[in-house]
Amino acid sequence: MPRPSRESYGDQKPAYSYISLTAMAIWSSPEKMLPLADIYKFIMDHFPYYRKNTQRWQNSLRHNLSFNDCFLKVPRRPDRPGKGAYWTLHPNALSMFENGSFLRRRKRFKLPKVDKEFLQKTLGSSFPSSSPGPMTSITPTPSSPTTTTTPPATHPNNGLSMSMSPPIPGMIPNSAFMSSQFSHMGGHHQFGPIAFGSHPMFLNSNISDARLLAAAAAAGYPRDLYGHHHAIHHHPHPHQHPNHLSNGIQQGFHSGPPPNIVGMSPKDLDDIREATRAIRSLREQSGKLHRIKPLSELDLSPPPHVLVKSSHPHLHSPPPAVNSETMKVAGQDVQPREKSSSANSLLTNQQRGKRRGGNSNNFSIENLIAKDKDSTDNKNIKDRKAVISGKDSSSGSDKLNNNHGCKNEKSDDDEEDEDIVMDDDEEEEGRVPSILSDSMSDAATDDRLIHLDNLSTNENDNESNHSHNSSERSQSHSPVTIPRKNLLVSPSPSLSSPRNGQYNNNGPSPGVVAVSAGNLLPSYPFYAAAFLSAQSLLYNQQYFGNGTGAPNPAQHHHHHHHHQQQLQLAAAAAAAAASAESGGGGAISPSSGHYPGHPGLNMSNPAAAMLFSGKHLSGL
DNA sequence: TCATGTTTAAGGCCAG
DNA sequence: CTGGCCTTAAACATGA
Ligand SMILES: [Mg+2]
Repeated sequence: MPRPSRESYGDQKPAYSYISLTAMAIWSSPEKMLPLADIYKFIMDHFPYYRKNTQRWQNSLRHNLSFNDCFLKVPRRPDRPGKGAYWTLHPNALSMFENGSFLRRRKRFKLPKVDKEFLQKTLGSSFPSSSPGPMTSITPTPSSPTTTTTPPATHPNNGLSMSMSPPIPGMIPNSAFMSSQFSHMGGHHQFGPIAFGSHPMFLNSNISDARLLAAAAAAGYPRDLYGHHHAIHHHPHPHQHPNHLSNGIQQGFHSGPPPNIVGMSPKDLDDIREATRAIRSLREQSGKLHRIKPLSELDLSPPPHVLVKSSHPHLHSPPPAVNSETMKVAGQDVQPREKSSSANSLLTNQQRGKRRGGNSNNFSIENLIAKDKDSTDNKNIKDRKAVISGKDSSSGSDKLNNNHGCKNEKSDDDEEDEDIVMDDDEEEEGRVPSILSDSMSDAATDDRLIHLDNLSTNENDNESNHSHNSSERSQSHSPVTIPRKNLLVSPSPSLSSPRNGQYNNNGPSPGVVAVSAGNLLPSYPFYAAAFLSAQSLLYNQQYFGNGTGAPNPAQHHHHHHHHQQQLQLAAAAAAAAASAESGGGGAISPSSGHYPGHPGLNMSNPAAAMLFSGKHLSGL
């Protein structure tokens, strides 16, 4: 059995919360998304502790996936049938790991005034600019050749404003150092007649991609894709009619030539390609803004996905026993759950804040884990004794307060709007801690990409309402709440849940979370990005696109309906991804390791991978 | 029946 | 003491 070593926790319970473990697994995967079973596997492979009592922790893990908004479910690509869906991280959740460690969530940091002033000066007036601001300068994406990226607004239906928002330029001011909590400042949904351009969600983002993609998907693109035939997944629902789904969204069927594998006509494909080009240029530009470090500073350790596969060197022999917890764990108990496992438990918030890692050059999970372990070891030892000796204290995992869970991101964040994501301090490796350390632009860029707005559909959304005693805090300002459940559902006043803030009057619902295209990092999996942004747009349109500016009445659909929509979106996203893969700009080719938009960049080269991944991935 | 998801409850800790 | 977080337990639902 594995024994604890610098690199591993052996049988001891690792100091990571389920959220951390899951994020690690997801983020270290090649596509930044994994099916449930693979998440399990990752955890078990890396942490022997979890090879036991699987039912127990897996149940918890599943709970976390569903419950926390930072985890998003992305349906499988039609061309890759399989068991469940893929799970990925909400783009905004990435910032939680900025400090390079999954150990604990950074504590809430308030932007020190000093920094604030600095920002003011540096960014000038634009800093707090609440309004959408300039963004005017359009920078036609270079990459898109003649075929201009500004596609003809051809798309049917969407009353989407066709103006392409500038890729990067104008955005900096606004969200540069602002966390998502600020982004809403620009205003509230004033959707006019479907003027998505004005929707806060797209305030600073380049919606061209999502717009087209979503338009395509919403229009019922791959229309007959899943109907009876189609090998893909069968789908025996005789009753379901493939075409019945577009709820009100225009059915832009292009009947024409036989659908290709993805069920699209040539025209459809052209449109998708167009969208793809836009997406590509967006990504390229985003990528350029990333801080590029000299190779010399990079570590050549293999990329995560490689490591993951490797055997686990560090698991070896037995441990020091101890584990009082182990024993306890075995005995299931309900309440006083096992003992703490330690590790976690022993960190104080302070320590948590200290995690560092910044852009560590160690682009490997093993290294990360080792680092984290080091940081907590000492402490644990001591505490462990205490624990053993008598008290138990921690529960389950104890104290990890990590919380990356963006559950309903609300309250916490705001509080004052001043918090931003930075870590407090400390740096090891001499690096300056916060994002401020990097060049302004970098930081700005990164931050922007990560944070941007979440769509906060007005505070009236589901959850907030029922504030009950406790939850009342939902803030007045900072409407940055991501609707827990999809926008289709109405906020019926149900009142259930109390203390856990677990409300949900939506009934069984497909957790659709708003995701702004602008939040999708260049390194974000293309397919997932396409799907999420399209889905978000689609729901948004369904909810607000009535021209009145007011939300549409809730629509409750049979879950089958939702399922069909998912399939459509998945197909559209897959088509875009496929196009991107072949045309350039999008996903990394699994086979060649090349990133289409970056010819010279071969992702199989760890340094390249690191480079391209950008600092947000520094952790992993 | 098993795997995958969703949710509601409830107990423990910790910072404030 | 309390609100926010993290775990666990469990009831349920759905599809393979
Ligand atoms: Mg979720």
